[in-house]
Parts: sequence; C-alpha cells; structure tokens
Amino acid sequence: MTDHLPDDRDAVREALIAWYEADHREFPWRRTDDAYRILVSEVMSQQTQLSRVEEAYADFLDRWPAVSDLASAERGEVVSFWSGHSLGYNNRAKYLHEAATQVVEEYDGEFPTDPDELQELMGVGPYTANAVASFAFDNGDAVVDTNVKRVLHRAFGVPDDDAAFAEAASALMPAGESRVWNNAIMELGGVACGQSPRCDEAGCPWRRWCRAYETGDFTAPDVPEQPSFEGSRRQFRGKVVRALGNHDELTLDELGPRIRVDYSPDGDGEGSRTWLRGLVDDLADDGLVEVAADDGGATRIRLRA
DNA sequence: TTCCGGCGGC
DNA sequence: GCCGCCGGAA
Repeated sequence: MTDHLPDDRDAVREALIAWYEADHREFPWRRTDDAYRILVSEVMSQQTQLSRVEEAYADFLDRWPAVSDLASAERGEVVSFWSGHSLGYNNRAKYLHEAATQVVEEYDGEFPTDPDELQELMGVGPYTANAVASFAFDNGDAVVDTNVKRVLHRAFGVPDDDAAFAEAASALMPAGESRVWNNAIMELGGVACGQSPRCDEAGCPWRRWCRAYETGDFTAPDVPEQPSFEGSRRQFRGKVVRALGNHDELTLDELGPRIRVDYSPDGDGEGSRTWLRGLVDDLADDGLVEVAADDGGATRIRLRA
C-alpha cells in the first residue's frame, strides 16, 4: 500500500533532510531534548499560534523549570498561568499538571521513552506521545498531522484516508531518525507546502517528484474547495508577479494554480481562466507583464523585461 | 461486560 | 489533538 511513493525513497529522504538542515525556523523547543520541555511545547502548540507559544513557553519554564517543579505546584497556579497567558482550554493546564505528577510518582521523575508508555500520561494521546518520543528520544514513528497529510497527498497522491496516510508516512521515514525527519516534514508543511503552496519561494526539495507541482493540482484534505473571501485582487496581482519571477514564462493554466488553489479554467467567475486573463491584462496595461503569445489556455505570459 | 468507532466539547 | 460519552458489536 506504499505504491504512492517514488522508487528512489532514499533520494526523497535525503533531499528533505538536507533542505531542513540547510535552513529552518529556530524554535526554542527544537534546541532541547528534554522530554518535559518537549511536552510543554506540544501541549501549547495544539491550541495556539507558534508566535504566541514562544513567549508562554519561556515564561512557563522560567516558573517551573523541571517536571518536579510543576508536579509540586498548586494546580490553581498552573491554571491561572494558563489563562494569564491566554492559552485557552484550561483543561490542558490541568492535564499537564497531572501528567507531571504521574511522571514524578509513577516513573520516579524520569519520562518513559516509548510512545506506548507516554500515552499513559494524562492528556497525552497517540499524537503527542509520538511527538515526545521523537523529539526527546529520537524513538518515535512518523508524525501524521494535517501538515504531513497535505504534503503526502499533494506530492505523492496518497489518498485522503487515515490508514493510507499512516502507512505512507511510516514507509517514507528513514528508520530510527524520527527526530530530524518529523521536524523536517513538518517544516516542509509549514513553510513550503502550506494551504497556499510556496514551492519555488521556499525552494521545496521535492519539486522534482511532486505530482502537484507537475500538474498544478494543489488540492489537499484541509484546503477548502471554495476558499471564502480570501484574497483581494491586489493580493492576486502580487502573486502573479512573484510566480513569473520564478519562471521565465507560464501559460495561463500553469499560472492559475500557482495563484490560487481553487483555480479552474472553466467558467468566467472568480478563479476561472477568464478571471485570470482579466488580471493579467490589467497587469499588462500597467506594463508589468506581457502576453507572449495568445492561444487560449496556452496563452503564454512573462514578466516584462 | 468489554471493546470500538463516531461525535461533540474543551 | 485529547477526553468523555454514547450506541452498537462481539
């Protein structure tokens, strides 16, 4: 059932890891292998944008630097810290405190290293257990979250099915390298292959294998079929210019999917070829782009020199 | 009785 | 993403 993956899996693996190691966002929790710290970051990340998490994470660890500190805190203190930092869902603070107590009382202060045991901790389900095992102990399996699903679906056509995603993700991960691998593939989903893809801008390492990059079909499980009022015309004009900056020349139908994920040549409404043509014509009138040859969908557009 | 999948609340 | 609850299956 791993027939979606390319033949040369090692090349795919190496390309991603090299891309990640060359450059990636530096989060404080990526610079530690302390299971307690990893757990705190994971619990916080499940509900808040990463930018807000950074501050709360630092303050939290400042106040309770080790799992034993958290375990001996009053539950009320932890909960009020949580709301004080607008982290929402106060139950999570309760669970985190309870998990710390479990580690101290049932595991003698040492986090278990296996995902199955980690799952015994309050508030820790399959996802979080695997994340902690990976990032703290390099002892996990492939993470499957919405980022990973989106990437696998687009790049290799893995069907929108939980079992298929789990199997493909696991088959692709280099054995015993869950720490770097999970960081890398989630970085890919966050930086290059988000809901609106940035393949060229982010230098996606998988372009040569990527089915979506080839076909222009960037649909994904978490991408709404018809995005609500997402972009202004002005925003789309910017995207056209940026896309043309990365390719000498594009046809309307090659350009479309790079501008908006719901592009479809048909019809004449928002996101249609007609709509895109109007956008391009305006840019041409402004002297920003030029129409190299006019041939319907194969109309070729380039940046004006 | 226990286990599992689905669903809603947090 | 996790928990808790529910109904149906074993």
